[in-house]
Amino acid sequence: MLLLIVEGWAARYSTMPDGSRHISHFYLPGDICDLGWLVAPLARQTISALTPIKALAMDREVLQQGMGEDPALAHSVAVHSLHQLESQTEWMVSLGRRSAAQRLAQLLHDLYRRIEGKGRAHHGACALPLSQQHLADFTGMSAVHVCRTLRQLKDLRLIDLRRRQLTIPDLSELDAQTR
Amino acid sequence: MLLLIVEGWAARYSTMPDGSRHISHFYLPGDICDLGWLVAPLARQTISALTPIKALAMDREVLQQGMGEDPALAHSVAVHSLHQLESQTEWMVSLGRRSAAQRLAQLLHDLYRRIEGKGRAHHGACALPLSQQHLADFTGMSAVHVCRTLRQLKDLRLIDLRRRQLTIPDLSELDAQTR
DNA sequence: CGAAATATTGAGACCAATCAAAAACAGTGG
DNA sequence: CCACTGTTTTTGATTGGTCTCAATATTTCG
Repeated sequence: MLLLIVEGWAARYSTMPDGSRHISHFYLPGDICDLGWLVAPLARQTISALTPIKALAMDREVLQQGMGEDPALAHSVAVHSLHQLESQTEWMVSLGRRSAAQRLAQLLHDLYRRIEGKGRAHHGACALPLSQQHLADFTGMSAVHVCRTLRQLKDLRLIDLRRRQLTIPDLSELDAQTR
Repeated sequence: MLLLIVEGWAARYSTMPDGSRHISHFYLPGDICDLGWLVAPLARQTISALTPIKALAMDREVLQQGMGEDPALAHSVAVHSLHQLESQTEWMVSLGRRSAAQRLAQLLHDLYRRIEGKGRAHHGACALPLSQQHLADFTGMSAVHVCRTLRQLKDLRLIDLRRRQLTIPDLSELDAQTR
């Protein structure tokens, strides 16, 4: 079953043998979770809601069949996947070669841009329903180090993050931190 | 221009401001490099040959147009991209949460399986035209640490790697190391 | 054979993990 | 409104994995 998220957040993650987690994708309202299941019906990863969720369900096999018949659908799935590949590639680079502070700045920047694109940000501020543990599980850090690194970014006035509210005074300045 | 590699290896990588690199994909004979250019014509990453290369060139715009007209083509691009997404996701997890030894074991295992799939491996052995620096640039390690970690794997008789020749006595045992 | 690239080894430094405890916060029922 | 509970955040101290630097050995190749 594929879901089109209408309201709320979800995450796709792997659980390691020692119990720790790695989140590989956050799903926001408007996102479809998860097209990967079209080709890998035996999911190796878990998707679970981070907040209460409203979503529209689609039958996997219907979409699978449609992709074989409707050129426009197959085309849009292809374009969508290629874009996501580009974005994931960028994250492979970050996880491999960038510092903790850069990864955290990049994640907050990315998320803000996605939220903004959905019209849910105003005046540099938006709701961010993630705990520091969630940020850690995506960026490959410990929750403790996320806390410390977040403090650096706050002290530099690059971000403000309190009570699940993210404010970014200057988006381009935060972006500059990620390089 | 897209290339279908006939002979030789290539890599797609990013260069960081400090001059270090991160390789996000290795291209083997039979691979197409790079479909990502269909949607992101302004490449942010570089692709370069690791060995002398023989390849077939395709015009990007021809394929782009074909994808809009030929359902089968769009479909196969979609399926191919979705599979690659799954594989990249697995690498995000590794770069974020697995140890250097696990990542190295995983890379060698992955590469061996791909080479084997192309009929270029025999009796657990295959040619691997990569330097330790290349392995380091993919796994997010330093070349020095690749050397030390490779030694561990060799001492455990999980692999043998000399003169660009990789031998894996027991594939499943190596795979077990990656978890 | 000589030169360049690659691999190996050792010592020391550093970033980030872990452990542990306290403080702040959010949600619950009285 | 408050006490109670569980979760999340913050802080400090310590440990550990991996990096960097530097020197030497080995391999590759013209």
